[in-house]
Amino acid sequence: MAKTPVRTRRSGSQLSREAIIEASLRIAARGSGDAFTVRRLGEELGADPTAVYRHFRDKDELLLSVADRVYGEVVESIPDGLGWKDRLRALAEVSLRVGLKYPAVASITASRTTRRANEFRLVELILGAINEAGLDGADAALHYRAVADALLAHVGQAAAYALFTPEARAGDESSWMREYRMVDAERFPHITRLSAELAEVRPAPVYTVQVEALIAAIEARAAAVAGGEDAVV
Amino acid sequence: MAKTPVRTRRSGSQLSREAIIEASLRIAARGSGDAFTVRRLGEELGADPTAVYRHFRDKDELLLSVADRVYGEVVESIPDGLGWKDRLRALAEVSLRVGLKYPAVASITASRTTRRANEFRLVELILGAINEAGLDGADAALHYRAVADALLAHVGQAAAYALFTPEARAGDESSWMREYRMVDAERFPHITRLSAELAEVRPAPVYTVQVEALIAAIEARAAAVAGGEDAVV
DNA sequence: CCACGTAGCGCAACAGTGTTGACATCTATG
DNA sequence: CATAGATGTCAACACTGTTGCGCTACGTGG
Repeated sequence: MAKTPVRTRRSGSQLSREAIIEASLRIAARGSGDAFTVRRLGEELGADPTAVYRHFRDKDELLLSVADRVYGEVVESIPDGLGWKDRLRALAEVSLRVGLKYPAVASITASRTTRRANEFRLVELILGAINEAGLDGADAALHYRAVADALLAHVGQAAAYALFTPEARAGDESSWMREYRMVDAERFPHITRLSAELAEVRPAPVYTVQVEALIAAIEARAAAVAGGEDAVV
Repeated sequence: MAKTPVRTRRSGSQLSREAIIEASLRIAARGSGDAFTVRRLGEELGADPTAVYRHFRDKDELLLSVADRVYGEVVESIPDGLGWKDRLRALAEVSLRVGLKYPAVASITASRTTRRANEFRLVELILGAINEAGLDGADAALHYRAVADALLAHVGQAAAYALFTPEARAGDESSWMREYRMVDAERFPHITRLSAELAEVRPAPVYTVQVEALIAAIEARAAAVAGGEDAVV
């Protein structure tokens, strides 16, 4: 009542799925500052929050659509002309970078399947790399899932971590400095000996270790298959 | 209003952190049926929901305490007398099993650090295995994180998946059967060729591939270090 | 043995979330 | 031009975590 509408109503640019998705991405890109909520989305659009429900059945469908848009940003950032190893490495690097660009989306989508266009492009890309490595059939499907799940999980975890309040994040980080240095040296000799190194581990190398481990596993399996073995792990 | 209290008030057994944690585990073990909410917790305890706040600062602290209890269940299920590889394999298997026993806890805790007693025991266990494999210093810390993050992420993802409503889960599962079989064969040849195999991949072998890949990575790094290389990835 | 201070608990309420149904209004179509 | 359908607004509902206020029963000091 007597609330001046932010946008002169029906002034040309109506709402659309595209506009809503882009507004969602703008909010998600702002990070943990303001959460990705329907009311916040309405504010960003200069419209009533519930107007979104005229274009998406519920927030879940909106989220999957936004996620697929993000997948598009990922797949289009992968350069052409790379060997299968470097293509997987590029995919891993780009996924993490884009995922951290929209943490609110990446953290929720990590354990979902969008079943939309750009997801297909990503699956095709990974399958192509694995096929080029020398795997096919059940082996290819199995190792595709290993790679995809690992990437999604790591990106989702990193995104969720980025969404924490600064206090909670500081608590987690400083724990390696504080609590882990004070443990009983008798019961926890390894922690005691390595407390300094544990505190200094950065996320990027950890990610690299995981990705390289999977690449090596694919290579090893391909060599085994070429050598005559055919028992799937 | 005329709501008969389930428990005669002050009848000997008052609330306690222990009792609240155990009630939380009972609820979490029931799966996606009823969510792990404060009000549901009060109901399970036969007490007012807000009574919980006399024993835990907020739900987050309760959750970390519950998670550490779950960690205890994990670490005590690892048999003694195993070599480092089998110890890591046992840890992976037990983590997933216990995580799926309490999906509501596992899904939220996946990207947290409890900084409590049982977490230390788990860290010490992993560090011990890695040390036995022949890694130390920054290498050990790095590979510890790779293993721990991968396990936590996968268990958390599997738990979150188990928490979905049956409809959403059915949609995800059938997508490999439905949508993925209908994609354009021209644009997505690999998906088309492997759609049957993709639909048949089960989670357990995928997890195995990831775990074995990390074990192999640790072994390879240990061999490289023993051979004279000392550059950390 | 009694008073009292406090810890434990119940109750009502608040702010925030996603979502729905009724109403209004604008657009496009016949 | 009239009407039907799509689109936006508003109020409200059910649910979440959380807090302030009171009451009550316990255990402890005098």
